[in-house]
Amino acid sequence: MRYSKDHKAETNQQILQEASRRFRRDGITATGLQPLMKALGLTHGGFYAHFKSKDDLVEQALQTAAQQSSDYWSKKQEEEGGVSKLVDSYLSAKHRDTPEKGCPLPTMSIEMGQLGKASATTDKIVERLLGMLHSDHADAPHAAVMLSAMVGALSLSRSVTDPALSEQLLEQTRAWIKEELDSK
Amino acid sequence: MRYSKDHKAETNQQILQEASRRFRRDGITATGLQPLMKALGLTHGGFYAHFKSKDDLVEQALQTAAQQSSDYWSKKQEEEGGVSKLVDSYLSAKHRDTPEKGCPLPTMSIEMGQLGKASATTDKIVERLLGMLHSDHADAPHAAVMLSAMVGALSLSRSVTDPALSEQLLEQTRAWIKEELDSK
DNA sequence: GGATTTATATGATTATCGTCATAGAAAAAG
DNA sequence: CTTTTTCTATGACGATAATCATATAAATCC
Repeated sequence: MRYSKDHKAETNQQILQEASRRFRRDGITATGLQPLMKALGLTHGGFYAHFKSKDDLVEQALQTAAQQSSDYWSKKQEEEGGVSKLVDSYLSAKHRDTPEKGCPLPTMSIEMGQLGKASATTDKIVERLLGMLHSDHADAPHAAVMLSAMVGALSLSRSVTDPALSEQLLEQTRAWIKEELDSK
Repeated sequence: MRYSKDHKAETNQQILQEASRRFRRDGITATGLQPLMKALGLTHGGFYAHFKSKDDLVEQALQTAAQQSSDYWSKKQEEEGGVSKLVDSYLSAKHRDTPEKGCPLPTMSIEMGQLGKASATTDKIVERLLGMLHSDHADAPHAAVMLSAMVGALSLSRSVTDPALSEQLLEQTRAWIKEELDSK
């Protein structure tokens, strides 16, 4: 053992963390294992001591991102006792501009669906968010609409070249959800 | 000339068509030029007689998809004199299950954004759809929300593994937009 | 302290990527 | 019929992909 006993678990965590960031920022297919390992000061060959394949890494990285997002959302909700602050942060310019730290739905999940590697973890994330939106808005069949609008607005705001249009998509979606939440 | 005079324009169209389908179904990065050309009975080398690079093809394929979608939407709108039928078809199981023939926003545009190759063509598609939703609903600041919800619901419905959840996302979004359109 | 265990590195394999220079072959032009 | 033009094919380029067998080196165990 060149490094101390729990060094492997630590390295494992670092790979997972960096992969989860790159998958969200650049896409899964566009992320190579070689550059990923190099970014951590490791060599590509060592990868298979940690994961049995790239697909294995992808699934675990999605779970990592899901867990971190879930923790973050819970914190936001508790801070204010409501879901309004969560919506604000989801539909913020900051979230739009830092996909690598954000929700994995508009990035990883959608690509995994395209690749025919859809994961049940995606269902879990969707259901978690639906639950949060529902709890604040118990009578509404609009939770699914709110979530769809959030994911769509964020995705589109990242795809469009006109900054004003990008802002408009976020802003109007934010405003509508607030309306809905207040009218309960 | 091994083939007749306008054969090149024809081949060009075929490449564009097949590329635009594959980019939407499998993703841009995951689509190779070699398999693409082979699927048309051509060899990979001939590609560069038609396009100056893959990026060039990507942009043109997006424009092709945009044009075809726009034509289709116009037809749907005229059929009924409204936008309701368009929403139904956008949020249908058929559209969900045949991304290669569908709207390029949830597939190509979003990946191009990820790759830092965002195109003004995306803005055009967004504005075209916003315009259509607006014309039916002139007083609403909700056009951007409707469009976001449509793109988000379709994307999520393709990513989720549970068929019931997938259907629910489409159905509830469909229902809400109908409500909004009727309440104008 | 010597033997064993194990985390990482080296380097190779095979495949596929985007790109391009060149060749061939047939239609059009003379 | 010969020349020229132009569409497509051949085959190679260097890069990079994912994967894995083997080597190295240091921490733990006896």
